[in-house]
Amino acid sequence: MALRYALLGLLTKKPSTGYELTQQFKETMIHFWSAHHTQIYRELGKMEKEQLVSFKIVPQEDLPDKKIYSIEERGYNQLIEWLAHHTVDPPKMKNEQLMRVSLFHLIPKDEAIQFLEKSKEHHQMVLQHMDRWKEEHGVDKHIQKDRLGEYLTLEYGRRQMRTWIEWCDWAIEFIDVIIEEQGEDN
Amino acid sequence: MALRYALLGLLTKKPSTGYELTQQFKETMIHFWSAHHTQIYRELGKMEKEQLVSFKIVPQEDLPDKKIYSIEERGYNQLIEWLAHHTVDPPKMKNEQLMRVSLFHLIPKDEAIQFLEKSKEHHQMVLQHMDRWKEEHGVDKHIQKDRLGEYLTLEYGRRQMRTWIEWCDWAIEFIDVIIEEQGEDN
DNA sequence: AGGGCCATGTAAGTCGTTACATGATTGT
DNA sequence: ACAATCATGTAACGACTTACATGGCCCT
Repeated sequence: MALRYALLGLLTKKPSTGYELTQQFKETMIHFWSAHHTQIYRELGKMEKEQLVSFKIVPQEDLPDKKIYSIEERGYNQLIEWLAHHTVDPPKMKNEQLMRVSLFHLIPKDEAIQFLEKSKEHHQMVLQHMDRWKEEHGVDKHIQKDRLGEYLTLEYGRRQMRTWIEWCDWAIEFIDVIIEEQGEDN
Repeated sequence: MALRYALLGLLTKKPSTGYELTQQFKETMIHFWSAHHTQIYRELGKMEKEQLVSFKIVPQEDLPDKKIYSIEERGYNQLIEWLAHHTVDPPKMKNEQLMRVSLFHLIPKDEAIQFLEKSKEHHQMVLQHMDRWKEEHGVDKHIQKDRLGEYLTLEYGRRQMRTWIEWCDWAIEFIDVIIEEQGEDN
C-alpha cells in the first residue's frame, strides 16, 4: 500500500505521467523505497479504477500518447487518512552486501577485504552523486514547504552513505588486524 | 535466492530445525534481511527436494516431531559458488517511516516533530537491545572465525541505529527552526 | 551502428504476507 | 485466565521482478 501513497504524494505536487512519476520516484524516494516502473504503471491503473486519480490523454507528434495523471479528492482524502491513522511498519531491508558479509567466514581474508574496498568505492560515488544532486536541485535551507520531505530524506540518505563508508573502513581494519590466516577458506 | 544462502550459511555452523533457524535468523540477520517463518519453512522444503540439505526426524515426548536439517555437499558447493561468482544486487529498502517523512509537507509541524521524537525513542530502545545482545552473546574481538560476519553486521546495525537517532535530532531541530507556520496543514 | 531516451504497457513467474491449524507446557 | 513458547506447516492472496513488445529520435 505504501507505494500508492508515495505516488499520491508526488501527485500533490504536480500532475505527471507515469514516466515522469517513475523519474521523480527514483530521484527522491529510491533511498528508502524500491519500485520498478511496471509496478508504478499498475498502481496508477488500479488507482484510476478506484477514482483516486484521473488522467488526460495528450497526443504527441512522433511519440506515443501521454497520460497525465492528477490526484482526485478521494485520493487526497485517503492519503491524509493514511498519514493520520496508519501506524508505520518497521523498515524492511534486503541488503545482499551484508548477506555476503555475514558469510565472510567461508571465504579467504583477502577476498573479503577486496569486496569491502569495492563496496566502499561504490558508495563514495553514490554519495558524490547525492551531493551533486542536492546542489543542482537547490535543496537547501530556503526551501518551499512541499520540498521539506525531500530535503529531510535526502539528508538521511547521505548520512546513511557516510555510515556505510565509515563502517567499511572499520571492517577492513578489523579483518586485517584480527584474522590471521592467509587466503585459506574456512 | 538470497534467503536460501542465508539458511545454508547458518547450516554451515550447525544442523538446526526450521524453528531454530528462524530464531538464529532473527538474532543475526534481521538487521539486513527480512523473512517470516513461513518463508523459511518453504525454502527448506524446496532445498530438501533439490538435495541441498537433508533432515533427520527426531521424535519428542509431548511435543511434535523435530526435523533437524543439515547442509549437504551440493548445498555447500552452491553456497560457495554464489559467494564467488554472484555480483550483489543493490540494497532494497522499504522504510515506511521515511515514506511518511517524505510527506511531511501535508501535515502540521507539531505532528511531524512528534512523529520523529517517537521514532527516535524507539530506535534508542532497539540500539540498547543490540548493545545488550552484543554483551550477552560475547560478540567481541576474541571471536572464532565463524562468527566474524555476525560481529561485522551487528556493528553495522548499531551504527545504523545511531545514524537514525542523530538524524532524528537534526530533523527535529531543522523543522522547528525553519518551518514557521503553526499547526496548519499544507 | 549501437545505446539511451521517450512512453506505455502485458504476461508469467517468484517472492512475501496473513490467516489459520494443532496442542501441551510454562510463565504472569 | 491469558499469553507465550515450542514446532510444524498449508492456503490464499498480494507484492514484486523479469522478460518482452513497440518505434522513432538523438547522440557518440
